[in-house]
Amino acid sequence: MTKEKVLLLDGNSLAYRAFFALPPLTSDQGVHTNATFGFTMMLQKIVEEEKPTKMLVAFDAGKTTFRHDSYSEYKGGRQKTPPELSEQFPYIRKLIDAYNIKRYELPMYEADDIIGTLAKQAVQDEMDVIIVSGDKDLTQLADEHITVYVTRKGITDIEKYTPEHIEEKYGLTPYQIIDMKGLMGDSSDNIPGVPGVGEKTAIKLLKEYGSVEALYEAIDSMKASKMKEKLVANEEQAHMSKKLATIYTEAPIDITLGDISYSGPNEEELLALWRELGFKSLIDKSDFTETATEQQAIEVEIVEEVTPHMLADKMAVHVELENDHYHDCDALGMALTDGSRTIYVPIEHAFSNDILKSWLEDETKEKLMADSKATQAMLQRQGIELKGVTFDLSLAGYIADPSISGDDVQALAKEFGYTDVQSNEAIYGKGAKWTRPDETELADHVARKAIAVFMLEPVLEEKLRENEQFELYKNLELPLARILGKMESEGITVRIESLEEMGDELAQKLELIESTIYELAGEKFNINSPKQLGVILFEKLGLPAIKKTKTGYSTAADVLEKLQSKHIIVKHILDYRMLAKLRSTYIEGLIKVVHKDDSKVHTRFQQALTATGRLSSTDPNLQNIPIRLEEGRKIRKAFVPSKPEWVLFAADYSQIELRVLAHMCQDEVLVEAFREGMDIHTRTAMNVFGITSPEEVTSNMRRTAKAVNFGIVYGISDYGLSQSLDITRKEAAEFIENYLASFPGVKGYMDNIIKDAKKQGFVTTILNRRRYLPDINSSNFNLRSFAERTAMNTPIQGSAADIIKKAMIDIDARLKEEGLQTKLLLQVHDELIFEAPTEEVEILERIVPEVMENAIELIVPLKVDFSYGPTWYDAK
DNA sequence: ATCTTCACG
DNA sequence: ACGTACGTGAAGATA
Repeated sequence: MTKEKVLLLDGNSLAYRAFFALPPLTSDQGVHTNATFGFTMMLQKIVEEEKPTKMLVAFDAGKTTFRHDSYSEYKGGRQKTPPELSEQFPYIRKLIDAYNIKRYELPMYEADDIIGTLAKQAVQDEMDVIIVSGDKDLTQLADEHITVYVTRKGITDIEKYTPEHIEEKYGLTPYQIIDMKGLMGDSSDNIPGVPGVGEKTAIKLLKEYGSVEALYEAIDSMKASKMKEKLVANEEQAHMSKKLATIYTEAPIDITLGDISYSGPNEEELLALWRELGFKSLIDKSDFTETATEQQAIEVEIVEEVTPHMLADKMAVHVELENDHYHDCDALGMALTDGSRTIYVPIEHAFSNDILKSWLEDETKEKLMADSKATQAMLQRQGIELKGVTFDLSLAGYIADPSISGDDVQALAKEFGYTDVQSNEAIYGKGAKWTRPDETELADHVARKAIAVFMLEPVLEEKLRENEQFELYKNLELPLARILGKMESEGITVRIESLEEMGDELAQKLELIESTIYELAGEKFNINSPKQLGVILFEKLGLPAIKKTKTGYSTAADVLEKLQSKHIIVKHILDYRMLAKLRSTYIEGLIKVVHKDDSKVHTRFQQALTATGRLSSTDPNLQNIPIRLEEGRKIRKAFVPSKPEWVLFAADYSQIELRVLAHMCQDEVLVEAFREGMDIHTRTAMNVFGITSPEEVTSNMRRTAKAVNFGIVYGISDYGLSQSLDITRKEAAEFIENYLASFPGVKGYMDNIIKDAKKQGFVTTILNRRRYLPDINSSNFNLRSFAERTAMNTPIQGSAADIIKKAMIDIDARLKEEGLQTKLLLQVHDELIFEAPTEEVEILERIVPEVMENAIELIVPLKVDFSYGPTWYDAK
């Protein structure tokens, strides 16, 4: 049993805070919603972060309280609650109910008293308590087990009052907060205090005397002063003020801690309320378990024998898979629809049917699919060569908007207005709870997906044509899917023995380093734990902590590198990290995913994932195999051709991103540099450092210039450059200034692209790929700056992706045309890796660079380098 | 599940 | 004053 965590919220003060912190918002029905929205945001955040087991929201019951008996002016002179806020309280109550959070109010008592009473009870029962409020009154309750969270500017930004924090801030104990109020009063509650005594004086007095009572006991010995006179004259008022400010912790509440257990919201009720109030952003972000929604009935025939008349010239086909690992999972069933008739074929009949097989292999029969690459790969394993795919929903959706996540047909369909399909989660359940439904339910689900695909084809086609992206989708991404599918299915051979050998060597080295580290540290600990490592380095060994993370000290490589001179243990830790990474990710990780039957790894290239248009690679990721350091680079020796006497042939674009930049900005200096085949970093150094001849550029200047070029591609910022070069921000800013002054075309381009993005809300690449930037006009500096850098980077990175994708299509056609056995296996952003019979190398040396360099014509030349060898390591 | 770290372009 | 370089995926620790 984990420890109980009790969250007590001050409903009124939080509602007030939210109301005044947010601009006026209204729902479609015209109800004000800002306080409700702020309250929701706060609840979401606090529940997420604290994961409480008990929760209660306390409200003030009414105007009069027991405090009015002793002081009728208590809380007098307050502004009336604005009606725009009053009308929101019923919604806030509904909201709390939808969260299944207990709320409570008690006549004659304030929310503070309810909270105080419950907090004390909880502490007695050894629970941890967090109190959340919009004002500081409750901080007096802070102790070892009670933390008081007070919202500051805004509603989700929180200041945490522990006794230590209060000590630090005021030099007082939590209980002395009451004495402080007794002396200084509180204008918002109309507590008088001692006139003329403010926060400063009150703190000074309490530091000297300890409490109001002690102060008055010793008042005779205080030397005569104006202040003393005031204190004496208002003694009774001071005592009364203190009493008013004291939270009563024995209120006669009739709820107990047992009544306030919290185990999560009523998701349906909450969603309904959010819809009513128009909290769209929250609905979109919510990851509530999807429950089956009412759907229009569909007609599906379950058929065991597919006959020719069931198959039309154009059909949506959906092969339902167990999960997304389509290279080694099972298929569950197949549905086909022509828009009027829908059939479902149980999987045991789907792959063995010759009529269906030849239809799938018939180029002239149009197939519309949700994910054609996955389907192609699955059918490939069944000996079926899929042809004639004319629509791919995931790709069409991705081109329309790359931020749309595309692994669930339901989510994708919903995005384009089609809702008659269930989410996988609703049908199968999530994670460990995954179950296979009965055949009828499965048939219905799979059929709905096929129907969705069929219905959405014209919608997406129109959308893409409207945005002038149909060409990109149809003639680039769709054919590429087929090529990627072939690459994945082909796979690349990995010599497990080589990996194991390297693993043994690594194990020995690691053991040695490990014991050295323990010796230097004086104890054993888990070197892989940043937390434990932080304690050793920054506490035990006393090294200076340069950077912090959310959770503690940063021990990242750039930090450790700066500490290398301070203690020899640091070097060993860096070595350990590097080798441990190699072993876990690249030796053990890779061995795990090698297929036993063919000794190959079959990665999956995600074609509808990145924001920029690049591919990504998973299970395993073959786009981040080590190369920069020799120790890691050796991993590449395990990647070999699938046949003896073959080689791996690698071709990569040189400086493709900077060439793309030159093309797009048409900066004269940059364009000329590439046309004349200059070393671009040297050229940049000349300009940045004001040097006229390349010979005068030192290697250090070139290194700096290279970093500046990276910065330009990433969306320049002085801070980023200063980090990468370990120089001051001012120096970095100077480099940037020099750069932009000498490449005015680049500056103009960058300014323009941001201006366009702000106007249109998106940026585009050479082939008209789009990325929307919703934050480009945000009032939040960070969000906006990020969007601006993205606006600069995406057209460059994305256009480079366009180019290599086009090259892949061209090379695939060319290899076929030339009748070569060479196979394209991998793409690593700016390089292509093939396996080839030795006798074809000569041809490849000629055609691969030619095709790649001419994939898309730019105003500067594209340049391709290549090499080959018996392993990937040797293809350098 | 989330954070931190580190591998690549 | 704000606090980041752009784009990814995987592993291990920790909650």
